[in-house]
Amino acid sequence: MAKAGSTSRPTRIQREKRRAIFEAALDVFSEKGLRGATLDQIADAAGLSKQNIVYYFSGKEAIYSELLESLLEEWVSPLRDLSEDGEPLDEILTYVGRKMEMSREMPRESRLFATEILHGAPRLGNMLTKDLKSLVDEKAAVIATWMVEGRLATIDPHHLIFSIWAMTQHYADFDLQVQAVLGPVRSDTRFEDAEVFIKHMLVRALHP
Amino acid sequence: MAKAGSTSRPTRIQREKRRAIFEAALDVFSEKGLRGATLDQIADAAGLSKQNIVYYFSGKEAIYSELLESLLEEWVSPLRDLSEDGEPLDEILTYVGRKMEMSREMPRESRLFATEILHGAPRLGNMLTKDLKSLVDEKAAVIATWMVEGRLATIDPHHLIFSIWAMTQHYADFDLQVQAVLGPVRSDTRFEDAEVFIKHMLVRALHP
DNA sequence: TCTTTTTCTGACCGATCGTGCAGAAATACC
DNA sequence: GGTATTTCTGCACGATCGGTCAGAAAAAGA
Repeated sequence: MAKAGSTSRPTRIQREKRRAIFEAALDVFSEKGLRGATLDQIADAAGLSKQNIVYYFSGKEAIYSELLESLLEEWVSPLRDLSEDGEPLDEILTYVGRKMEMSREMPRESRLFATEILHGAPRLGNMLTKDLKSLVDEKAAVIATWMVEGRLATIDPHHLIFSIWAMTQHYADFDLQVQAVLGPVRSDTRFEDAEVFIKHMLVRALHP
Repeated sequence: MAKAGSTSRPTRIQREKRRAIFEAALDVFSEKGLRGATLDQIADAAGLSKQNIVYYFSGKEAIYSELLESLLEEWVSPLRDLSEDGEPLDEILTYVGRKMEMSREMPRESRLFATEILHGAPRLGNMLTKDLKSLVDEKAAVIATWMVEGRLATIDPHHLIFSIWAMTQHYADFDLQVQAVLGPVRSDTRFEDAEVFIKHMLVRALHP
């Protein structure tokens, strides 16, 4: 009779099934959005019945919220790892590399966050104005320090970070458009080409 | 008895009501997406009844499709206006300026296209692989010519265009995140700051 | 093995939504 | 004013979807 989501230690089955539901939900939500996705679609993708889904989560919105929550930490980890101790240009290019890697390897996650923010991010809310703002402010300060030390050209660090987000995530979120425009031939190497391009541009922009 | 959408010349009322529906639909669709939006919401926003909406359009999807269609031409016009006869850097910076203006003045349209492409663009389809690809290829060729003439630094023109799309549209599509990170003070000037930043970066990247 | 707990399913409900349609109301036309 | 056409509404149907619940089935514990 005990609820599946209680505070006690989860059983093996609970861990496996919840993981399967998250995986299926990531598939469906990233493709159709929260409102476009149905519990049946998630259930099908997870190989479970709709009622069984509800047994493990209290509802569709709960799956969506918990999924977002569970992905957040990894999603911002590349920026978190940008270290003030490294060589400035190396650090920034490494950051770009990791963001491009995520666009290539985790496009579903990228689209999930993109859709959420695009539609008002009611479920992130304070995450943006508190945690994310703090992190960006902190790293922007590091970059600003490098600039006053003459180790980088002086540009706006916040907008630098925004432009890196924009350019790298573009290749995940709008991959369909990128492929359509590049055509079948060139789209094979689109991620490598994009990474080279972005890094090249940043090198020229940031060289003191 | 004649259908509202017949081939004959539309009446004044038809023009006004269809325009009102488009305006309302742009509001609702850009905020909630196709599946998240309801006919009632559109009807409310337009000041009409749901049944009256259906009188002017054959259904929800029809409104959405025709709305996208009606916005497409204006949406790509900044790129179309990039002229091979102008000064290379001026042309590109003007293009960036117009794209930023659109992010500032037409965020709903930007979000509408973003959501559509993000979710597979089933309604754009050939528009991307035919019309848009042709346009981008054409302008990329112009830029490439400038580069071989030594009037611009040599970088990949396609990815240059992608990066301009990404950086400029970012400030419309993810404005919520931008404002959250910048905070109330700095977000007042976010569009001007962004435009200065992007142009500055492109000048350094493109200077031969 | 017997009992207890966890896991799963079938049947179903209420709400929402897109849509069709007959006819009323308003407008345009002569 | 009278007729024809356009515009609009009331009513309601069918489908979809999220969620409930009792109880069956399976697993765990004794």
